[in-house]
Amino acid sequence: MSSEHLFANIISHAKEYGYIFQSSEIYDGLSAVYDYGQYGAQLKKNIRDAWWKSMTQLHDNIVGIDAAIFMHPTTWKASGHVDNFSDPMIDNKDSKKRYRVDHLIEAHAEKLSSSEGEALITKMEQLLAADDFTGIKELIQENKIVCSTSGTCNWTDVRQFNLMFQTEFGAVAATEEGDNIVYLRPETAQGIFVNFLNVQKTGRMKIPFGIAQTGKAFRNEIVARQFIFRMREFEQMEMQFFVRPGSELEWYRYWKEERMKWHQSMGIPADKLRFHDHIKLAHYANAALDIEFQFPFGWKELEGVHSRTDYDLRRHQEFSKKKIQYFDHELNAEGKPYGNYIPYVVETSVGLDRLVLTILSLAYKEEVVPTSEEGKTDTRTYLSIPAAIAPVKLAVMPLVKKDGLPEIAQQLVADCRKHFICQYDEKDSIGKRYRRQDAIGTPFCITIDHQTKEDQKVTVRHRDTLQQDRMEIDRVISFIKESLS
RNA sequence: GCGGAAGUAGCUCAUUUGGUAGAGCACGACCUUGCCAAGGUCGGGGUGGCCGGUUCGAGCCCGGUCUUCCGCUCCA
Repeated sequence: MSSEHLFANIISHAKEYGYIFQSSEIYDGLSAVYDYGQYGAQLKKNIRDAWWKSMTQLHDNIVGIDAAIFMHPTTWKASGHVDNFSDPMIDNKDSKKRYRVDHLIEAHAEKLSSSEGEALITKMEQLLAADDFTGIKELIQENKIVCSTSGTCNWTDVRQFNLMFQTEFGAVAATEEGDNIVYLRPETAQGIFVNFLNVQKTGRMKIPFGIAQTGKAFRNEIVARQFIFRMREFEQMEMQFFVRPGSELEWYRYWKEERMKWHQSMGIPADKLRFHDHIKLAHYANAALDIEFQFPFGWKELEGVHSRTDYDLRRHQEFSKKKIQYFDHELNAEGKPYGNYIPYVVETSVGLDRLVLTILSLAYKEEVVPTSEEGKTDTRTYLSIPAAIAPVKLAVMPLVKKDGLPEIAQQLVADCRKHFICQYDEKDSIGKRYRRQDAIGTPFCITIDHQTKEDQKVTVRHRDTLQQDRMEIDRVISFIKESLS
């Protein structure tokens, strides 16, 4: 099966079995926004919980917070998002190709002599800083910069796409236009940076330490596609690790390896993961890489690990006029305390929705199996989700819905419910019921048969291997719980 | 945002050049069977993505629009 076909099947399976729906589907949907259904929401929560536990519970120097989506507008001036999180674009009318104007002009400058090129870049930067889009277009035309495809200089006007959503805050009209504008956060990281002092002081945190957070972020992407891979509303799981200046690259390498190990611990095979170093660094970083996963549509970013220097805290110190520093009592080589400094930051930032898509992509299996009818085969579709994060852990079913078997099964479900999510099903043939559980990725099914009444034993059926074992009914709960860890 | 393709029941699809929509599976009830889908009977479900135009009449022709997929573009 081609990877395109496979991906289409995963998407329709996700919809058909209650994992992921398009947002507002009855109104024809909203582009690049998706809702999680009954199983998708549980899977996503299980992944989020696993990450949260790995960060906070398993590290004594990492704590978790939950910052608001709305933040003071100055936050985004300090972070650079107001100025940098937008891309002036221009289209060539002949080839219909679209360019970022800075990319277009920079590419042209490289062909010029160094002095001419520098002059062009300087001019461009001045115009961009002044938001003079008419001037930018004139600059492109004066320099006869052409489209590489059409070779013409027939351009549209320059248009600005700000990737931040904005809305009005409070009911009172602002005295000046723009005064009451707030943004939906385009990343969760700033909620951590502005709380650095709060957490450090109240938690008596000592460097190095981390602050973790999961939550929604919003980006008004020009083009958002590939199912839940790139959405306009998405969820991040971020940890900002604060370190002594000069030690950041050491910690960067540490977290790079740690994060790779964590993904593998989630059942992602090592050969489907790789590092991708950033060549061109963002304005705040002195080292950056992606952990990429081989999605059905290619190698794509799953997580970013960035050494953000002290850029964010320093900028917030400047804009807020509050001292954001840490006094390091530890002694340096000369026997003196390291003293006051703005900590450096190593960031790990994973897209939760991308991780859900990763798990679904790996789990989706179509398997040809023989049927009861001689010589005929059938396709068994199942989700081989690791038991620890599967939405439903166990289904209990009576072999027949009579002779007291449903009562035994229902009692077992009632007992299991206190420990993990389980389902009861008595409708249709036993094979059909197994298939239904396969489709939603339930790792274990337990069947109650007539013999159960004699020997208090039940049949456990394993999703991936189809293997069946007999076990005492009293052992079921502990068996499942052991299988989840 | 540009170009291409698509949109009929929950799903997969029919409806032979325009004459007010069908099947299989799925779903619900009952009966029957019982360890890996497809037993029987009955039943619910569609203003043909949406809006408009042409026509006596549109699922079918035309325009617009929305959504999805592919390519380009973009992607802190």
